[in-house]
Amino acid sequence: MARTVDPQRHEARRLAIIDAALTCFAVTGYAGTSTAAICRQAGIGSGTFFHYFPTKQSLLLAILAYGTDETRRWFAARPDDADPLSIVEAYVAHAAEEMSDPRIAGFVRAVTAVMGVPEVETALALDARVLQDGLEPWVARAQARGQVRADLPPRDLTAWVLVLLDGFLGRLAVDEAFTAEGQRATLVDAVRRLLAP
Amino acid sequence: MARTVDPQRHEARRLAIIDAALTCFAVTGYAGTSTAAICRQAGIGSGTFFHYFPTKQSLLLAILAYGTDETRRWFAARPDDADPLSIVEAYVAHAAEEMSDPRIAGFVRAVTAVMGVPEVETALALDARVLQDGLEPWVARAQARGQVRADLPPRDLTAWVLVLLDGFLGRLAVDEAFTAEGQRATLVDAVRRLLAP
DNA sequence: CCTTTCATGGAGTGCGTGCTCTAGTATTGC
DNA sequence: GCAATACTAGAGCACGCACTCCATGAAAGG
Repeated sequence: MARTVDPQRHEARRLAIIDAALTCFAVTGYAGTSTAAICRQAGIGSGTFFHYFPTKQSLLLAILAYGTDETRRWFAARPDDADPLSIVEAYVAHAAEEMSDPRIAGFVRAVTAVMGVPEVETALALDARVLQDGLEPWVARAQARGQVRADLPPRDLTAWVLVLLDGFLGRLAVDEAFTAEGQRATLVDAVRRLLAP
Repeated sequence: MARTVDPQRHEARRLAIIDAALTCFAVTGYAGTSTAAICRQAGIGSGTFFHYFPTKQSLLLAILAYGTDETRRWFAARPDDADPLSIVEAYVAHAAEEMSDPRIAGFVRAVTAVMGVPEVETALALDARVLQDGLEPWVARAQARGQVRADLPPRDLTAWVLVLLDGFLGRLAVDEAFTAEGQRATLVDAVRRLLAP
């Protein structure tokens, strides 16, 4: 008998489709992108598409899960004894760098507006949770060391750092003169001002 | 012959449809909302809908134009000799208050993700422009008086105030514990920290 | 009264969509 | 080489959508 085809090849194809979808979603949004458009972008037939992903929605969820995992990995890689405030600032800089890729920025913007679909909403909530849970301990430690203000709980301070990141992303989309490269330094400065004791 | 119908009644109907659409768009997004759903919400038939708006897109543009006008009016109503920094902070507080209405928040989120449609993008760009042009003079005056930092041009400082507002809106959507009422004061404080000399 | 115009609902239409089916081709194990 | 399975393409399908058409009602001149 024959058998389980090369899993590497399988995974590579999956990633190629994900990559094509990312490009399409970033430009025309989730609902505005047809599976046919993704197939065209990826250079495959629709049969192939649905061989790798049972539905269009499952593809979106796969991308979201990928991003969530990446966030998890980023925080898992931080050494426990690092300087807390540096980690917070490093994450902000890291996120800003990712947003330099307009595909990422466009995708995030497109996806956070897929509303009323429970599976997507829980995936987004999970992503937000992982981010909050990854960042908050460092904020708390920084607070314990007196590096950041103490008039708000770590939970709120963390949320406000994410406010800056969310807003940064939004401005990139709507303001031509506002570029990730040009404003990255100001972003880190803004975080410092926000957290300063 | 008969005649030009009562324009008041006409306008009222239009506003009722706009109101229904706002509700629907806020919950399920633009693409996720069918004209049938808007008709159901407004309690009208589809014939009536297309009697008032030629297309679904034109309805969206009408809502956007309405919001842009409101922003224009808000700034037009500020007296020229007012304290500049107070005006900036007042606008921030005003915007935060509007976002207390979850329909507004949801609508804005839904609409900024309608991508790849030129008419919508230009309408959004106009809205952003009106906001920037309304706010920037006050920031500039505040800077001239030494009320705000001078290491960045007024244009950038204004953009960063809008970053905070955009981010505030985004957090409201994704973070259950982050409420407009609870965080409004922190928002104004964040603006002060951002602009402080 | 009658006539003209706007207002309204809802059945109907054509099209684009996500997805399925099937038939053919590569790739694997023996 | 052969059989069995995975992979691939694309024609086709059912459905939901934005939008149209038409019949009817209501209000305002004359």
